[in-house]
Amino acid sequence: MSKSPNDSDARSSGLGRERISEAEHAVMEVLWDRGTASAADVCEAVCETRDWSLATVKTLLSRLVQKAAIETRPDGRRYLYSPVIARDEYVGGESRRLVDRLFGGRAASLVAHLAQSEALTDNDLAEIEALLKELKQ
Amino acid sequence: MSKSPNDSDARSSGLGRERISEAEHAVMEVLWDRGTASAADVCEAVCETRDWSLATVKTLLSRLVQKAAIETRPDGRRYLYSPVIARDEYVGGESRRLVDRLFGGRAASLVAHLAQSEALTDNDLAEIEALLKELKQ
DNA sequence: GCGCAATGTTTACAGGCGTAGTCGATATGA
DNA sequence: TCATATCGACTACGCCTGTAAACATTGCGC
Repeated sequence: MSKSPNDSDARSSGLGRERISEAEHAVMEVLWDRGTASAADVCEAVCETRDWSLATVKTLLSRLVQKAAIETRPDGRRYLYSPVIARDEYVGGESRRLVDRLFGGRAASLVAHLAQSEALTDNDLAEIEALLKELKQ
Repeated sequence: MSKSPNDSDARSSGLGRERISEAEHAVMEVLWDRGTASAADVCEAVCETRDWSLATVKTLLSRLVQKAAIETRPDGRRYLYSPVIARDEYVGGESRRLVDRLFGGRAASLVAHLAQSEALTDNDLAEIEALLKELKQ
């Protein structure tokens, strides 16, 4: 037995991979989008929609730095922030978490569920079909 | 202020649908599995694997009752607990949350991601294909 | 009848998260 | 040069979560 199903997480890399919270994730999205941004930039991108103050963004950025999810480069008297972890990596991790937790690790079950609960439009189905075709080669 | 633009959450139904935490979810799984169980039953099912004490299970059960995710029926001097919300409902909700958050609501993108990140085995692919075929009828 | 074991209730407490105010330094424009 | 705007750092604070101990009640075996 290689331990419980969890803790398979890639702590292996030595890179401290801490969990990113919901609010932090919103900030990450901005950084993934721009590649690099100042705190003010990030706020400009999200403060309105999420109804946040600049202070909130600053806090989230600090926490993300602590979690080693982003890094800073000094630019004059301010910082430019940029992602350390790739979006794909994050998305993959989160997806896998969900599949593990809710579908016993079987991704096909997830797809089945989406399909049966009609969360998939005809368009989705067509897209997936195309994907499958591509993958089979 | 009606908060953020999302809040599509079904608070509409009057049914208090509060978010179920990770630990609480583990308890839910037991109840979904058995349909009905006492605190001791639940503990028997999860305390070892999760390394919990009975007290912890009791707390989680109480919180789930508060959140109206489960209900109690007295059975002698104890309670029998059973789920109020269906597993499918929960799973669907969580899946949709993820798809919304990470894939802009496009479920096909999730499948694409799983495929490209090789989270799908050949078996998964075959299964999905079969599913699609079925759905197309 | 009485102690004990089992059960739900109450209380606890540390750590994470959402949200933000305050503070000290500093670039900047007048 | 001096006020001001800006920036990151530090502090705050209430709620949620994980984890559990202490407590009160009560049915049960003896």
